[in-house]
Amino acid sequence: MSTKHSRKRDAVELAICSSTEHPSAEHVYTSLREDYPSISLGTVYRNIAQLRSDGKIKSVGVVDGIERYDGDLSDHPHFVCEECGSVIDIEPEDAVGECADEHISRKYNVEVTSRHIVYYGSCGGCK
Amino acid sequence: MSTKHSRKRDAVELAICSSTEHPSAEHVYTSLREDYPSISLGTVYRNIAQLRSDGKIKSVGVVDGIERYDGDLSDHPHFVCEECGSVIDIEPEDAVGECADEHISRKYNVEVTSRHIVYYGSCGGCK
DNA sequence: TTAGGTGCAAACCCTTTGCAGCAAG
DNA sequence: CTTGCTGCAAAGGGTTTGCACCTAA
Repeated sequence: MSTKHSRKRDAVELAICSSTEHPSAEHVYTSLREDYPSISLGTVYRNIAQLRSDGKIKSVGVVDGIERYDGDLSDHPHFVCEECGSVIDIEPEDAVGECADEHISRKYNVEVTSRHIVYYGSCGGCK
Repeated sequence: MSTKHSRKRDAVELAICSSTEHPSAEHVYTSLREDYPSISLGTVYRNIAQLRSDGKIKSVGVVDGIERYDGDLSDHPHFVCEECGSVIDIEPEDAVGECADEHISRKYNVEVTSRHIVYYGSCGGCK
């Protein structure tokens, strides 16, 4: 299915890419309702799925049962507050570096295509 | 609520700790039905929750919408096959090491208490 | 005019929970 | 006896989907 232009999809993409809080689908839905009062949650989910498969956004993982998204496609770690669920970007240099993908692929007979480092704990507001 | 002894909880713990495949609740349930035909899925979920809060097992994360568990409490990375969903242990030395917890805690004003490194790709059987 | 996009609501599916009965201590 | 544990089934809650209508091209 080739892709047609859609204002709402653009809005979903913008909402995710311009946010620093790694929003959930529900959060995107709520914030878009201001400008698009008729938008539905189903549309948000469908557009998120399409943006993901188009490689325009990515998932940060599931926090408290809710999937969170990131418009920053660069490979960087995240911090997840286990109390309030906030997700913070960590600069790559702050975590340990060096890509072990090839070594792991060889040793475990797998093909590593991506990776994700997540730190857990309490954020500044919660601790 | 103090804890009473329960054979089924022991069985849940054993099923998770003796398995290398990082089973889901459903998987634990299915394998325990052989020895405990009357066990219910609710009991499996309740015992998993309790074992987790007792620190006897931990979650490996959510793969394809299903939570997976690990009886190996050591801090080690995992590999997740994005095709078949299998989860493989990676030895800590194979990923990049060195604990950045304190540095991150200071710089981002958070308190890091745990971390998780996950590699994604295709496993030997799938690629 | 022809796909793809959308709203709506129902369906999905993993997980949690209320309740009544059971079992450990 | 007291309190935690369990089976059962219903309820939760995030996500997906069928369908009819709308809209971009």
